[in-house]
Amino acid sequence: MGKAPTIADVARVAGVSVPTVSRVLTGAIPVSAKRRELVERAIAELGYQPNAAARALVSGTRSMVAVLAANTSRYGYAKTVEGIEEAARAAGYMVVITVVETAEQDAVRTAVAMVLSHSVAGVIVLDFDEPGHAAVTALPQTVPVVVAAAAPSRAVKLPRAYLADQRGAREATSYLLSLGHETVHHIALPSSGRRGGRTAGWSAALQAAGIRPPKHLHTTWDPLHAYELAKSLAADPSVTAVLAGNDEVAAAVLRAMTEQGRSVPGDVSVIGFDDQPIASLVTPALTTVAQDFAELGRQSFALLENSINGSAGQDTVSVRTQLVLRGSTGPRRN
Amino acid sequence: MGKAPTIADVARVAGVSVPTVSRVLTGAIPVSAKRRELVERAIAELGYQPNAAARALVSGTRSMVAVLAANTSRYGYAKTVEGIEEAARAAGYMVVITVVETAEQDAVRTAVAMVLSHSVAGVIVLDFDEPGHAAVTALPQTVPVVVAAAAPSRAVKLPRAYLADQRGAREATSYLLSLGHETVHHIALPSSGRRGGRTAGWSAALQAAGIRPPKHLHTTWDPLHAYELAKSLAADPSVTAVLAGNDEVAAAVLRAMTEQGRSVPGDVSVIGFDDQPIASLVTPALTTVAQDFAELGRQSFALLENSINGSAGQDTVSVRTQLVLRGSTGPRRN
DNA sequence: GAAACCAGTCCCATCTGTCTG
DNA sequence: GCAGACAGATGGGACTGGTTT
Repeated sequence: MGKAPTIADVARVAGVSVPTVSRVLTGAIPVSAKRRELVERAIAELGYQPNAAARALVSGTRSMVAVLAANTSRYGYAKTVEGIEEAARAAGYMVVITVVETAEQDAVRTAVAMVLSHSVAGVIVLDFDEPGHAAVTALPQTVPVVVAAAAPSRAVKLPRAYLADQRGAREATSYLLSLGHETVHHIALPSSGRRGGRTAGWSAALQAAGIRPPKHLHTTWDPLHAYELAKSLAADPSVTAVLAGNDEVAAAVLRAMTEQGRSVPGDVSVIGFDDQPIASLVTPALTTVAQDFAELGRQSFALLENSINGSAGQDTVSVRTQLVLRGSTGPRRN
Repeated sequence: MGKAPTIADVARVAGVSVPTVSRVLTGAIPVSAKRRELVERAIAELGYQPNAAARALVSGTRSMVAVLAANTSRYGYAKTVEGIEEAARAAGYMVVITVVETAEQDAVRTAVAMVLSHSVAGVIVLDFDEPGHAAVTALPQTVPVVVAAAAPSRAVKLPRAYLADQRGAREATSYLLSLGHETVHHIALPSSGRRGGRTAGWSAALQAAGIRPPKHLHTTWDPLHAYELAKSLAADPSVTAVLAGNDEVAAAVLRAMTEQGRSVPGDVSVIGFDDQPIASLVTPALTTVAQDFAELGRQSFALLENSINGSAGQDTVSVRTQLVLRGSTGPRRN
């Protein structure tokens, strides 16, 4: 394992002083064209790479941003991280991910401490669930923090990008009512427990139409659990329209309905959330509320960059959802 | 933004010297119980967190591992990263992710340089595709590298964990033949272009049965493209069994077949790859070759840890796949 | 426990050169 | 034409927060 060249090596080869090399590197202070040329040649010759650790130590120039999340592989989470990474890379930052498994104080504190000890430029927290929400409150004021979430918040005074999924749920529910359904049932995903979000939107749309929302069901992230719940809906003849927490849950509903002999969209209409790639491939193709998680990630990073640079910009950004009509919804029959 | 306490603050509060605190922290050199106690109390009182940058700078103690990947959100990729993160966190490492968008030299070099400048303890490359493969060859010998892949390799002399998907494809294909199908068609995902992998396994199984493999189709990662290809298979009456590159492609096949009026599994049998959550929710439920990507990630990290610690262990590990039988496969009819 | 050290940055002093009077 | 002033470029050395001799 050969050792990497240092700035001193570059200075020696170029025949200039160490600070001069540093000035060429950081670009802030002017250097004569002649020496700059010399230095650049030496850098290329040696294949010199500045040492990020030393740089972070002395100047606080941080080149990493951290993402705190309860999960990194589920569709929405992974897509958001992807958006963050894309924007971060374009801005010259690396992304370090830290999973906060549970909302327990120990887990949260460990994760936060880990992140802080690595002198990151900023932190983006995926406040999609309990662990994420716990992480938001556990982070100190000493580092720029941005929240990526599924709802606005008055309680937390931090820059925030969020998916307007409450509105999306409202629109989807209203759409189902406009098809003649007398009510809309709902299977909710685990969430951070705060108000707002899909369930609130669904409930609001029903109430606006003078309909008392039926009791909604709570699924875990395991689609098989959602499937069990869906079977109970399928067995209930009063159920003619279902708003599912995401596309996987919607697929579970589709399956449960079909097995029960109820046709979709003939007997029952189903709407999902996310517009995952699979949404257009199931049969019937899913009507769904598309959510641009990658955009959420990019916007979150943009907010973080503002915060890092101290350039106060808008500090709450929402990302719109869009109702995509496919084959799983239709007019109420009989 | 308050400033973080340093080791000197701890030393002052504890009434000991700076090196003593350092000794307590690293744990290598013995410290009297009394002073250790004093130091630990001071650390707790101040909420002191060692500065990872300073530590990496002086002692080469690296606490980050990098993951190089072409993508982070698709199922297999995201699950592998999740497994890496889980194992890394347990071992006290953070994970930084870097996306290598294309196999172009510039993109690869930039990504590699970025990783190297951050003094990571090691690198895991997801060699699932062209960009990943390019990254493997672009990394210098100066840092421990482990490859996570979908096939073994004789060419690359690096520790490697791989999914035995060639074997999985062989078993799946043989299973279809055992159901009476005269041949098996195949839609392949983009891959790194090297031999091995699913397509090779499929082809081997057919040849072993004395069957000349039909021309296989190449899809992109876009499921809609797979759907177009699937339609051409659906239109061909000689197609009675399909091995799809992954579950999304399989779902596309299911849909295309159904639209064409060919029943699954009555007229056509379909097998997917991965066992994504959705596999059991589509109709019919997918028979699929389950791949434990998270385990692949964990194994990769274990290899990396060996390499970092210099403890030479086994340097090639394979993760077995498993054929999961569900409703999309059945005996050849007529 | 004192002192050296890791790889950088940055303050400050020095030096050069040009402009002014 | 020459001293003095001043701006810009450059190098010396202290400093960052730890670890190790």
